[in-house]
Amino acid sequence: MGSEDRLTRKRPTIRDVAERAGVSKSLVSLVVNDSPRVSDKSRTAVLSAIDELGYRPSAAARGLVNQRSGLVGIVMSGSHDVFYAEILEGVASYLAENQLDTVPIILHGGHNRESESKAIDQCLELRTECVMLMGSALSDDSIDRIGREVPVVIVGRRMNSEAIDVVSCDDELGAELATKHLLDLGHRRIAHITGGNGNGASERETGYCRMMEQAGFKPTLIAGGYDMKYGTETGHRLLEGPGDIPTAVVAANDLVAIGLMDVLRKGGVRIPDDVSIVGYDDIVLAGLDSFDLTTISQSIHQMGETVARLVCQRALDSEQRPQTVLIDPALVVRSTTRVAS
Amino acid sequence: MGSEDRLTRKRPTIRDVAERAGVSKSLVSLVVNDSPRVSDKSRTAVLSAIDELGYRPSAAARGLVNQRSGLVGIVMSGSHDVFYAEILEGVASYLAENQLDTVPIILHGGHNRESESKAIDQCLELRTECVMLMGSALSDDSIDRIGREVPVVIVGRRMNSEAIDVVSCDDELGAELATKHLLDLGHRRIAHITGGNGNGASERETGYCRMMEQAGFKPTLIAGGYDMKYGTETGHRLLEGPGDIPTAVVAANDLVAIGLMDVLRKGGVRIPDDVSIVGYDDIVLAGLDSFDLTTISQSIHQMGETVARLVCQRALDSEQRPQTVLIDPALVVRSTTRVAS
DNA sequence: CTGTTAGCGCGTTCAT
DNA sequence: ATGAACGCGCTAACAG
Repeated sequence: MGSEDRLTRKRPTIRDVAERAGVSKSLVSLVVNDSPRVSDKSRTAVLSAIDELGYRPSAAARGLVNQRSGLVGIVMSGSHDVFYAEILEGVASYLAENQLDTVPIILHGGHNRESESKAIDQCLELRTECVMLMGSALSDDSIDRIGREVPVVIVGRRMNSEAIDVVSCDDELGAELATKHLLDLGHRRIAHITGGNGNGASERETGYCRMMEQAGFKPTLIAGGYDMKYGTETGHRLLEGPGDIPTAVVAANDLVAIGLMDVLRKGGVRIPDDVSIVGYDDIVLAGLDSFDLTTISQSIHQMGETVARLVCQRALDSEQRPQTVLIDPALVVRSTTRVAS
Repeated sequence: MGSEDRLTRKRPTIRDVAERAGVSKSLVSLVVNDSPRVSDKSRTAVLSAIDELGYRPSAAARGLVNQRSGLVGIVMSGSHDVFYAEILEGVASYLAENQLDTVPIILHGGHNRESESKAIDQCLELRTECVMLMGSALSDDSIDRIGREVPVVIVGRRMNSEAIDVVSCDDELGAELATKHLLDLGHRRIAHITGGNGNGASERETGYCRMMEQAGFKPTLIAGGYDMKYGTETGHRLLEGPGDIPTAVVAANDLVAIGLMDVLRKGGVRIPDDVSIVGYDDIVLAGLDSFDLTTISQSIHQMGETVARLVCQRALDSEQRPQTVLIDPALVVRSTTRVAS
């Protein structure tokens, strides 16, 4: 006995339980599924047999006959940052609270299309009731095609498809809010560090440009990405570069803003006195006294709830029509922005 | 056709493919599994039938006959912080690189024993080849019991059991390194903010105390936890409190150190001139210029690789005996520590 | 060498 | 309370 059990003895099946309890397989099944049509005597006999053998029903066997896996597949692509972790928490607690006998499982989508596709294939083979894509790198077309095989909810990215649900922040609006805030403070030379081909980056860029043009000023785009290094790089370039430093910057996200601030401050630039900076995402870090960054909040919590609701609706009710939900972002004013001097 | 397909038509099975290709089920199976004993003609016929129908083998059915799920279950309990994300990345890439046809899936273990147990039960029912526990809240006993049903690897926490693998950092050694560094710099009044009942916290405390006593000084413990707020709280208490502020602090982790620094600096305390601070974990944040925190690095990467290796060994080779691997931490000296004045 | 038949694995359910 | 049939894919044994 002990550890070699596992090696020699295979897992007990429903047959073993039936035999040990002196009843039929069917009865064991009824007991396991809490059927009322079982005598107390049989029930206790079966339950103790289950206990003694350490029996666990096989999800595979049950799934086969039920034609239902009870799984929800979540494919996480790109970086697993805090943002996604919070959404995940939302999904898990929603499923738990609503007593849905459905288990969310996360698969690693990796950083490229190929591994993401592989992860999605796994979901399809596992027959997950629904596939949730967090930050997909696939084309709209590919995703649309998957949406015809299984309910798909995509998070954090805009998409045009009638076949799938979309939960996303209104990044365009968010960037508009950020830019408008700076314009209202009297800034005119406002630059935007772009998010490269990150999720929602082009919308943020569009929002920024629209607002600038609407106010009659020329947009200034600085190519970047969602990594902190793009902030530090930009900082160095601004310090060393020939041109004037803009009086305000709309950063692609908080990390970029923080990297930028860090370099500028070390270079003797005062923030917000010389340069105002707005971030995006309102990550925990942004609220820290050292940064106290003005930023755009995505209401991640609301997003998590929405995703969970959609996932469940689609997974459980096949009549449900796909929908697109845009979460409204909000401006959070802290101390990295002030009136233009 | 289109979206209603999914609602009306069930997924095609191996039979449907066989029928459409005009061959037997067996042959389809052979094609799907790349058997060489299939003529090119049949193979192409089958493959195109698969393509036309959008056939995907059912993991449940295959698992049932193979007696093998091809899944590795990862249960994440407590907070899903960056630390775990990196380890995860390690496991996924190890599995991919080594071409193991095994899929890691993550289940949400929640924040309490009950939900963690539920997640582990799911793994058992899914017949995962192995269960990986990230930061379990269960008792040693419970975990040991699970280790008799399925190979278990536990990460980030010490355990005494012959039945399961353990990958953990040598937190005691890490705290010793941190404390010794400060002692070497001539500090004597060195306080330690503890990590409460967080994973590894008691080992860190032990290491700190041992080093202090060995040097002939009295340990000063400040009850805390792994959250940033414990750093800020401690900061306020030190500033307002009656006693002298210690000349150096070993924080439970980087977040606590950062919270502490933030408050102390705002209160006019210079770091490292007045107080030296050492963190623990070497999170990305610690390397940022704004903090540039001296800390203990856990070599998360090495940890991820080790976990992955153990998971695979145990999952694939049942002869493998469980082992305990302690990762050596390293001191990273930055600018928050200096010689005692 | 290529292809088929039959039976199995595990749990559910209907008719007995 | 039970026996038999079933769901889907795999494979050993067998046939052409």
